[in-house]
Amino acid sequence: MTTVRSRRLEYSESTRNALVDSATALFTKRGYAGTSLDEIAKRARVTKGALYHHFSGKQALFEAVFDAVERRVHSKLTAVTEGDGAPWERAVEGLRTFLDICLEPEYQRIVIHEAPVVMGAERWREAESHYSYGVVRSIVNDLVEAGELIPSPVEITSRLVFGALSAAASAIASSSDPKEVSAQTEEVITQILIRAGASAEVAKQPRSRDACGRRKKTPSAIAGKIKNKVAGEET
Amino acid sequence: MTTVRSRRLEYSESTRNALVDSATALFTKRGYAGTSLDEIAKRARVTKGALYHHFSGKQALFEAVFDAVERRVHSKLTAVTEGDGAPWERAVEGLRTFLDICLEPEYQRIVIHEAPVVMGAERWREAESHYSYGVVRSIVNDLVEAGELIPSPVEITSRLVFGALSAAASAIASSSDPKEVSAQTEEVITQILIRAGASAEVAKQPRSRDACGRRKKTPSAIAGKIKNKVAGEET
DNA sequence: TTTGCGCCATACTCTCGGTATGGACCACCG
DNA sequence: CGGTGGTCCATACCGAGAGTATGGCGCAAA
Repeated sequence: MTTVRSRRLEYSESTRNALVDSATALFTKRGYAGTSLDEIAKRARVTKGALYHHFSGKQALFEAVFDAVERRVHSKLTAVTEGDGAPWERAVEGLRTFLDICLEPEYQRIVIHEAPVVMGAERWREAESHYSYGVVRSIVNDLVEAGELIPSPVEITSRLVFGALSAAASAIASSSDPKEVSAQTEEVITQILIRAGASAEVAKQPRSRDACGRRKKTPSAIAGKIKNKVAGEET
Repeated sequence: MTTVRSRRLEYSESTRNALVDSATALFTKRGYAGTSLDEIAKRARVTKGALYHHFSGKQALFEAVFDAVERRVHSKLTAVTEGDGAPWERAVEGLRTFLDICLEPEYQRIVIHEAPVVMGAERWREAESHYSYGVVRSIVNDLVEAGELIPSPVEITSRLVFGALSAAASAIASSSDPKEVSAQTEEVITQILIRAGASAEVAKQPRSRDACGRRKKTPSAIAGKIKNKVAGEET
């Protein structure tokens, strides 16, 4: 069924991509409500007719943009977090990567800020669970299972972490010295995680409801390593 | 202040309030983009003319709504957090209150979700620093000053906490069992804070030893050996 | 009374998302 | 090879809704 891709199809896909790229740029710069479809089409050097041929409406175009951004980010993230290293190391690496990603205006504005409003909070959460939030969740899950984090409801903990990261991202992006604030944020979060994990190895009685926590090895050595790394980054 | 309030002025203020109330309800139910000015005016039993007399536009009306909601919430919060109790108690009380507030659809949708998009993330952060975020920040500050939290950049820590709370709020509101999720969230956050505070105790003399404390006055000094890991930390 | 101004309604303009229509181009079939 | 259908896209139009222009009504000061 794979005949040589028809030239016509190639053209079509090309204009579709042009539209997505154009929309991505404009949505990032002026927001969803602030950009008109004519603008988007013009920047892609087509007309609204082409736009409405490829997408059912403005909303659908936005979701295509959202998906494009998310897929790119997701592959960047998983490239780091899906290695075979220790959970704790992958977590810290993932944290650093995510904070980097949050410095990108596209992700910041489209995924974090506009998407929940444009797509609705419900759809947004649903979509996010397959992308960035999903990664955070699986990392938290790994940490808990490895006994490096206190056993707590994974879903809730993940939401908290993700929310904290998103807010931090926002603050970082609008800061006068993003690099510095980003580094400090990384440190604070790491410290908190170290402490949240530290007591997982100390004698602790399982919590009331879901006490399935089995602890295997301690994060102490890793924690020390992290500490040194952080201390070395002081400016 | 010498003359009695003219009846005319009273009427004027009344219609203004009617407009704000109407807008609050509709923005909450259908969102900013989803509600028309005619609708708002109609619900307030006036016309767009009145609306544009009192507000310069849709945006300005939204900000009036935002302010109204924030002021109400703020007074609720400060009533709890500005007592003269111990910082830790006030923090926990404030946490509980805030999570309650986040269950209110008005706050959820208008302040947390729509405002950053409608007002712009920049203006939103600026406004928030006088309201809920300001309260969080001052609480964190108090905790650090009282030595009940590890000394860390207050601004960053506050951002993280506030972001976590906001995200939790969102999850809670859309959960099938808000009360339950809210309670679990409260517990997880408290646990994290306890552990984040634990190592702060090593620098001073702990007041009450309480290793598995759930809702106690002070965070327990849990870690014996954590101290070693974090000893080399900067201010 | 007159003048002026705060308060608000009515009637409009204009931008913009969405639709309807048609035309250029290619593939396929008889 | 002409017809036929289908993809891809442009042009022209429609309606909703944000914002504007204008004027009328009532109260208060001059």
